[in-house]
Amino acid sequence: MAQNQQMPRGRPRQYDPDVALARAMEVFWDRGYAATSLDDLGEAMGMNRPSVYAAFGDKHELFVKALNLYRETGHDKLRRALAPERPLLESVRDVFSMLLSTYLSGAGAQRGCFVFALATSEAVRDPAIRALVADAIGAFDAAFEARFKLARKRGEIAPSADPAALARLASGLAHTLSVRARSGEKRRALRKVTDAFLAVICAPPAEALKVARK
Amino acid sequence: MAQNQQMPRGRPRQYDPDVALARAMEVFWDRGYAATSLDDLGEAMGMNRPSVYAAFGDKHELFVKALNLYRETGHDKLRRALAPERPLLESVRDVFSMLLSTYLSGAGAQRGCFVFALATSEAVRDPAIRALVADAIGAFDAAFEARFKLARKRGEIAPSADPAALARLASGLAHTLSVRARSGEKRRALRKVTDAFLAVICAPPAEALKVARK
DNA sequence: GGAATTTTGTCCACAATGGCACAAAACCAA
DNA sequence: TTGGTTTTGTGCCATTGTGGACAAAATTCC
Repeated sequence: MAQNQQMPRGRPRQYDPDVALARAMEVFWDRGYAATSLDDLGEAMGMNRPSVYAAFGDKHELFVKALNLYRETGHDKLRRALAPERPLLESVRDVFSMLLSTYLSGAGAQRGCFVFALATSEAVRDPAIRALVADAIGAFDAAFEARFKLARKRGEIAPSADPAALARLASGLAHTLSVRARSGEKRRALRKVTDAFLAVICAPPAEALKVARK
Repeated sequence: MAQNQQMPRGRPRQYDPDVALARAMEVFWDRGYAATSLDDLGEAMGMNRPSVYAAFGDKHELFVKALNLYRETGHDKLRRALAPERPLLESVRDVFSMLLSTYLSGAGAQRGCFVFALATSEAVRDPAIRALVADAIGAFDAAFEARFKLARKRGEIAPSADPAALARLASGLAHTLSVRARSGEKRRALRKVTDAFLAVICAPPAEALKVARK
């Protein structure tokens, strides 16, 4: 059997580090940092505590790693959806359709966004997490702003539109969806919120007037 | 010395229940539910644990009471700011100016909104809290929607404007401000976000076109 | 002044948690 | 087969957290 890499010397691991980290992320996502115990994590990850500790460091380090995993996968999805070759409306619709699925996912109740809803809670007392959260929010803003700049150049939106302002509206939609999802609002209600925002955000130039009315 | 009410029989309290509850709210606001210990609470409230327990019940009950205190004071402020006799633009500006001060307040770092940022974290695993959070969010939506309906009737906004959609944008602004404040964004940046939203939300009918552009 | 009543503060029990030591187990290489 | 290496799993410990018992203290009512 071909090995990607030289099989390491000692006893082989019984867990897949990527899977284990993804599981840890799920648990933190449900319960928050402080309310999650190492036993909870170990159980979900299929590892016992010393293994967790050896593989990912202490609880705080593990949380940071889970947060980074979420950030990276989220950012990848965002970039793919906003790819310049796709039409603006389709792109933006896709982004929020994906976000909605993510925010509503979870075995128990709806979880919202790991970064916007949970990491922000820790951010106040933890500078390292705060920096990561601020960076994630900034990346979201920047990705949208870049796409709206392109859209303006292409005439997908009015020439006088302000890409930075539109990007803030788009990020704001993500934030409000996260808050509302976590409070238990149903998909139908969240769709209405999305529609209200998208009517403003993605108004084609010819219909600029309708925007403020419809 | 005149007593408002017949002095109760036993040993008099050494704390003011209202003050103590407000202090508890502050501590929860900073640290979140799980990360706050009864010792933290007792110290901040100037009471020892048995007194806390006797006065407010267990930790969960105390959190619910703090949450309700926040909800009520917040809702009072909102209603006063949105009073029908005041002009729309002034009202809405006031609301978000007040919210900003609240979200940026706190001895240490910026705390965002107790309901939108913290209680939502607990909401997933706690149906009682979830119901309170959902109610608070709904009250916010409803207050704005009522005011926008009135504004439409009065011609403060376009006759074809959708009060429900505008209310969702307004609530969305509150949510995004909370998320961003907690992540450490500076007042200046938060003002920019507010401006981007308000240009859309409070566009007077004559300037409906500018809205989507400016 | 004395009894009744309520709060206060010290102290305690019990469980859960985070973190780690240490030996057994499972594998590779020689 | 033997030795080296890494993971696993049991078990332990110090700390912290929640919740409460109980006697002392402070006040009103009689």
